Amino acid sequence: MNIECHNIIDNQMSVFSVLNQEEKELLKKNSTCTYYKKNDIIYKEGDKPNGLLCLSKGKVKIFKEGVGGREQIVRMAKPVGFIGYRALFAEQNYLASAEAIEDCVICTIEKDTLYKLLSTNSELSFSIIRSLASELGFSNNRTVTLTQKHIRGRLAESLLFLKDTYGIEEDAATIKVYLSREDIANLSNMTTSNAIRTLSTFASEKIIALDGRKIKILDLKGLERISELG
Amino acid sequence: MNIECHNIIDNQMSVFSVLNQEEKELLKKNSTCTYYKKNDIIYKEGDKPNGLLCLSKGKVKIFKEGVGGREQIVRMAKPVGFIGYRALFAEQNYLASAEAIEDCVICTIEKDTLYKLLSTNSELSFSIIRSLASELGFSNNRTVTLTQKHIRGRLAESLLFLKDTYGIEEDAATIKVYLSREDIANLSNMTTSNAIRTLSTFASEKIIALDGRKIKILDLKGLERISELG
DNA sequence: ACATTTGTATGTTTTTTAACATATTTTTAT
DNA sequence: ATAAAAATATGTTAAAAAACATACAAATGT
Repeated sequence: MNIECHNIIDNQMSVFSVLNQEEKELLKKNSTCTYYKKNDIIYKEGDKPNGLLCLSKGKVKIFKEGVGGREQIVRMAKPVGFIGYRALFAEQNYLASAEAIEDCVICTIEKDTLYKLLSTNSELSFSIIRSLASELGFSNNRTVTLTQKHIRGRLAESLLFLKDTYGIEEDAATIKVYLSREDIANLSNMTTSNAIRTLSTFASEKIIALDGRKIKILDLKGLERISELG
Repeated sequence: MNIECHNIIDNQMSVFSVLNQEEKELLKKNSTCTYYKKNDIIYKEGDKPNGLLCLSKGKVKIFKEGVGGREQIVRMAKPVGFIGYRALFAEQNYLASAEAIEDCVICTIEKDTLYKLLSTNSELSFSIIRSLASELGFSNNRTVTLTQKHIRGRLAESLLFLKDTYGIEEDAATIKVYLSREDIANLSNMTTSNAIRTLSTFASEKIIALDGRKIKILDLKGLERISELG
């Protein structure tokens, strides 16, 4: 069944908290649940969106293919968050692809139902407007930092971003996400070699500690300083 | 008087075309007109937005200060288009600054009035959602091209962007905007020196022709090829 | 009209980063 | 269990772009 969907819709933290019981029921009736394995493609650049995807469990990377197929990660999604909403609302095909970096549960909210709710519930529209505007600010910010900061600054910023997005484990240091060096590179606009090299340098400077894909932040202040200086 | 504001609100092309006569009247009563000279700052990073700004006449650059004060132009506005709406809708202070690159007329729509209309008119909300989603797509695209394309590709893309945004003059070649080399550099993520140098190279290759700040596109296909190759 | 500032142009040097090469380790598939 | 593939690591070289230097032209203010 689609209990996962129900959980999301009833979640106090979700944008759906502004809906009344009747509206929530309508939403639940028109939602379906899909399961994805790690490394599964959820949608591809060029696909047509057919609903609002809500990530209930797992982690997802959103990326674009650039010059010569080089990948740039533009966003990382976590539960409970939406994916694929930009293309849906812009009434365009997807301009980016989404891939599960962990096993995922995704709840698809049927497009027409969503639009019906949007037309009657202005609070919901406000929430969407606010989210889009926030993400646009984030995107503009990234444009500047990815183009202007040097490698160390970009990597430091990415590590801080991952920490802020996914949080840290009980040891109060290990970032709660396990990415390949290649993914870290694609997030930070650098080659895999340079991601590996710069991570090693950070480790040798005792700013972070590496254990396979686990990254422990040892010197948060130091990392913030490197990120700010660029 | 604020006739300029009235013109915008009545404009068939504006998002306000979905409003009825009564709503338009309300809007007109709560709008004010401001005049800016070339190089005037319209708002600065950190300022608090107090309404929706609509550019009625003139051209505006929206830019962010990056590492070491280095400027990155994130958007160019033309009439009839909004500026400063991202921060307004995100309920944040401005994350970018806006500067008139020509004499401008700007119509300010009072915040509370706008929100009142948004709460009663879902069509207007849809329009805003659609615009924000489109611009987010544009911003993500720029992130990738500005980071991945080489200097020639970035400059070519910027010239095409300026052509698409502001159009061309009667000669069917001259881009209808006059920017300093520094602005072109700040749009294309390169130093002023490199913008000047690369423009010269394009001119020597007969892809463009330069006459002061006038830029004529001689070989559109060639420029597109350079932009695509990166 | 002249000095001052600002913008444009171009050559040279240095820094940064990508590209390449190769080795080792880890993971995956059979 | 073992071969193959993928990921990680690190050194070297090449290319790209920034930084710097300098000259000249155009715009601006007095």
